[in-house]
Amino acid sequence: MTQQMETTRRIPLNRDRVLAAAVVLADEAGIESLNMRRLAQELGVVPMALYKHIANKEELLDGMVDVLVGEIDPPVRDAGWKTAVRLRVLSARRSMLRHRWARQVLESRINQTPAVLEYMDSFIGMFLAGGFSADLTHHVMHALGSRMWGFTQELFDDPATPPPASVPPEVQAAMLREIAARFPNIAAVAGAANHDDGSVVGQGCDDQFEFEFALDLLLDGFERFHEQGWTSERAKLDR
Amino acid sequence: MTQQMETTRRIPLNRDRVLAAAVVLADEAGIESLNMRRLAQELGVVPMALYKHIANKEELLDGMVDVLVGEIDPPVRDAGWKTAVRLRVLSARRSMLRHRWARQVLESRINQTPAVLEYMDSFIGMFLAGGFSADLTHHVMHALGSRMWGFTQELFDDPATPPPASVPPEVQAAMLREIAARFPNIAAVAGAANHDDGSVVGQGCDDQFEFEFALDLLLDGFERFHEQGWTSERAKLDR
DNA sequence: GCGGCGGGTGTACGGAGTACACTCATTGAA
DNA sequence: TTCAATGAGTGTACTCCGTACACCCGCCGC
Repeated sequence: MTQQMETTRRIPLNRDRVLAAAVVLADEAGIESLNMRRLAQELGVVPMALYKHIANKEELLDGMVDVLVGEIDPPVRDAGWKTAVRLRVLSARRSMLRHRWARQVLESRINQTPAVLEYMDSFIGMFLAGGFSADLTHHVMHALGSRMWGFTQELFDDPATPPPASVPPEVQAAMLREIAARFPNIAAVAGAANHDDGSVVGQGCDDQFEFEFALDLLLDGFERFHEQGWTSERAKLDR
Repeated sequence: MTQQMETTRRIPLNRDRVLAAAVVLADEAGIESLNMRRLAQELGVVPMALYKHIANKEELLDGMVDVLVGEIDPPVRDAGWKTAVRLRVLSARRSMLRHRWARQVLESRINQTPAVLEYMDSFIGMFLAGGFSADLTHHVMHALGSRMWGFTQELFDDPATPPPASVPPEVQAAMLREIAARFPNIAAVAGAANHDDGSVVGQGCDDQFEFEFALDLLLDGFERFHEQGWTSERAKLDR
């Protein structure tokens, strides 16, 4: 009886369930709350049980990245390289936005898993299929950098630490004015983003617009180079 | 006597010495070797002594970033925004290359220190002084992203883990051929970088060239926008 | 001379990752 | 039918971190 209860109750762990639980945990509690004990607890299991399915925490993180990469749409067919690249990057971006830990984890990875290499390979394929030389494609990929994953480092943004609720709003305002006075240029461009003033450091600028602004600027640059038959040889001679 | 020896020997610790030692340690042993015990040992002191000079490890890292920012050249005068920005970014890049931990630490920072804000402020100032609108400057700064610090995320590169010396070179070669077969596009663009074949994944492409390629592409784009009086209002209407 | 204070010390705690030896249920071969 | 091998889950314990907290001691102004 007890046996039966147990056998019916216990869905055996496996690598996929571990990864899925890790993703959910990181999504919901933040990547900093993802530790082996907590994850095990979430799965109703003792920490060391996890190690029967993954070698160590690094591999767990690698696996989580693979889950994420799996969510990115494949390249659209018959659309020209520019559209294909653009749409794919924006699809990647949607994945990244669903999983806020993605940027940090992706940047910390040291060895690329096959799934990641697969993504990069097919990404590169879009340029080659569009007639780009391997040479140009190479430099183009470098120029894209992490934008191929749909993210950039946010320099100002990110709620970060919303000032502890204890700080009265008038003091906050005073601090902001103080900052604005010390860093007038920052204040000026921050003000350009949201005319309703107030927040000085980013906050409330349209990240999606920023992202597409830079992406399109890059893609247009790539297009121009492609059309004029740019090669790195020539570029190096021109210097 | 012993007293005298001690007083002459002990140069009292202070925040600057702690930070300097931390920078040296991170430079030489890698950021992952920088921990409070090791740093204290390096300074001939007990770990808790450090906490008399810095509040916690986060603040230590902040301080290290400040040291680094202090190494970046100020903007050149009388040169036009494009040259000024370009030179400054390349100066920043030289700092980053001297301190390999910089990228990781800078990206992990959550609150900007005054020194960092100062740098950003003066950076923004270069565009504004060049006649850029606050609006355009804002988007331009986003587009630059971490390139304002002189780095990008290296997607393939970085020696990472040079395969353990134990693996015989012929096996390595076989593995590379295997990878090249599975990821032909990656192989193609990697091949474009170094025709002497062999290394498939980056390794041996000219990072400095890649960096300047993308930087100039961006700067040219900024210039074009600036000349044609780009505004985000209009851009949003055009979509 | 003395009391306070600031920089250095010692001890110890809690949270992380994980090595290692174990228990126990399942399963395929004898 | 038995029994050994396997593989999943357990328990304990170790190491490495950051750092809280109580302490100690030498200098400096009164």
